[in-house]
Amino acid sequence: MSPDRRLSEPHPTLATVAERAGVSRQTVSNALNNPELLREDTLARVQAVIDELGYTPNRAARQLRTRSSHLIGLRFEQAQEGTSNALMDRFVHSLVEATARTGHHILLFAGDPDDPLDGYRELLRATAVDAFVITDTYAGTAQADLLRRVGAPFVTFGRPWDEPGAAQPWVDVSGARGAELATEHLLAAAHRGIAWLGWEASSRIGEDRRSGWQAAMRAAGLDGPGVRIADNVDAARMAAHELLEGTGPDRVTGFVCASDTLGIGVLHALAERGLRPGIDVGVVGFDDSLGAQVTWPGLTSVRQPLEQVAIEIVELLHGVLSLKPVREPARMLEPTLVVRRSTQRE
Amino acid sequence: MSPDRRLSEPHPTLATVAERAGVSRQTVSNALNNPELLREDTLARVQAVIDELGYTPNRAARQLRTRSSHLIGLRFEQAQEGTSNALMDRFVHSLVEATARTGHHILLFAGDPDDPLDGYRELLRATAVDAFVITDTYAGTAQADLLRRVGAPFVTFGRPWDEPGAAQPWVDVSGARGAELATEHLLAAAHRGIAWLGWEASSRIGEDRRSGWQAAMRAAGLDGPGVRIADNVDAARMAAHELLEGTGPDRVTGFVCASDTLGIGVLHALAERGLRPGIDVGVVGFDDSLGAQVTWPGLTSVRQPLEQVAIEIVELLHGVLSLKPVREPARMLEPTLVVRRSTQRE
DNA sequence: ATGAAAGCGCTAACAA
DNA sequence: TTGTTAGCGCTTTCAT
Repeated sequence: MSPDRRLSEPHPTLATVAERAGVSRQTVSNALNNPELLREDTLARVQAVIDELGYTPNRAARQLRTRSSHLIGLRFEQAQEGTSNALMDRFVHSLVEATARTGHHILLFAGDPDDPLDGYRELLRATAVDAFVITDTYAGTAQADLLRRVGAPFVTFGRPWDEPGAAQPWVDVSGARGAELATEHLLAAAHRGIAWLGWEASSRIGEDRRSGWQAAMRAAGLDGPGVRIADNVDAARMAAHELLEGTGPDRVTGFVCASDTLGIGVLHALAERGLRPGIDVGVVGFDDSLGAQVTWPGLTSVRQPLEQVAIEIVELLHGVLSLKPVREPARMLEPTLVVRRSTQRE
Repeated sequence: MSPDRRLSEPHPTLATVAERAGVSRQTVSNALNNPELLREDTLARVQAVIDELGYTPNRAARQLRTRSSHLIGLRFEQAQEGTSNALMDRFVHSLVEATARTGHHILLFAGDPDDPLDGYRELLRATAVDAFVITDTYAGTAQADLLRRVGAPFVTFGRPWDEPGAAQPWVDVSGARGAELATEHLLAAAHRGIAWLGWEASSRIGEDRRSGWQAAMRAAGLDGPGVRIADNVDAARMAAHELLEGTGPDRVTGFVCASDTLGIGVLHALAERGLRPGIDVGVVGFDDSLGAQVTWPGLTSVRQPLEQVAIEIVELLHGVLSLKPVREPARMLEPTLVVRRSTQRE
């Protein structure tokens, strides 16, 4: 921490390396950025000095010159308390790993929750980041619109809901496919009365997932009750109680839920009614959150391939940054089903 | 995304502003960094042009000159799957918010899980960050040692376990106090046989928390069984079953756990034995994770004041960066207890 | 209170 | 294949 300590080891610069290696600064620069231009022995000599000195190019200087920071901006939102939606964590980690492979880093910034644009402008004007990854497309297209307008590169995790055909690079996971997978899984376990427990109709993501349940039911020549509620455990618990009141041949014995939170709410209702999860009633959640993993007796859930999402995003980012036309600027990935005891009939 | 778009709106520079305002570049710089040096009317005029143009200083140039990036490095680790430990999420968010208030941003980097030093060196040599926040102090002091050796500023979230007196700025939350709080809470609910369910003795954090349970029990003139197991739901479930076998006056009716995962495991055991959480047996978890919030019937848990931790860290960071002696370089914060139905006797 | 000059460390363009 | 020159946008002297 002492200042003299810090001064005692001044960081080597290009000039230091050049002098030590008996070449010009430019040659050192080339050794780093265009090694194929150097003769083999020169390269080796320069490389040796670089290693010996532990030289790393100064990022600020490089950034000033190349106008590229190798930083990707990501607005980091708080995980909602009270729900089991802890996707962000896994996604961010995947993104950090994926960007590291191309020499980029993630720059986190905060934003006023009520102003989707807050934070973006400042970083843009300061040329602090090369590009953005936008995660909250469900909230509207304000950020994407802004970035497109000023010509700032970005990729979104989430399709452009309002403009399905928008010429904008995005990666998303099919919620419809996830719910379809879940429904088919319950059908295969001989459930017939399968209910949908989802979010309010204003949620695009919720409606997308719901459509998958509907499609699978229709394909089986069935129909089931669909309920739209708020995303919390209690609302789901109460809704489940109501749905389980029914009797007769098409009584509900299966639940496909828009979130793990809702799925856990159903499990609570089952516990209160003395019904056995999996055996009497099958329940599937969504997002494979920590909650689904630790809750009793284990909640079957739709899992998004976030690691793959991150990789594809970085690939698109690369294309966008190099101004090359991207091969496939819109990519829909498929989720998988993680089966646990809430859908196993033993 | 088109290049012409980007060129059509070249970012204004100091020179642009200076010309528009009819002053020298230096005056504009002063308006930004030392406004008190300017005459009032000059300042107003310059400020007006800055606002009009939407000028923001180029970070790279400023960084090159001042050798300060206003970036704080944070190695982002994966949240452990299968446990309910999703602290990182909340902490990172708090940190982003706290650093934003001082004009700093968080730079995330990945690291080889097996090499605690990986990632640090590179960022240091590239002068990419001004300081680091270290979160995995329980794993040893390799990072802190490295950073101290090269004179790089850092603050740790977590005390220096191996060297309690180390002259190193840190912020931590007292796990002992948390477990004490939990135990006292159960004692107040007339529980007497209170067990400790914790991690292996090699975990400093685990032993710290355990000591709080022990202290509270001793203060009440009691003693209880302490069990050390791996941090997963099943291990806790089985351990709880065993502990609940006992009968007689000092049979176990309360559990203080080192994590929510373990607490949830106990709840599973209760469900399997037909015991009512809260009423028959009280259970307290640790960390107030999403799992504690959504699990049935709600798990009482010790909550760390992560928002406050972040604020204190930023305060220490500030001191460390300005090379001023920090008022109190080691700060221990107190956790709180979030009471839910797992400890309520109705 | 304001301006002029210098230079942070790097790379693009050009020259040798 | 290597070296020279210039300048990215800013702030730190120092002069006015």
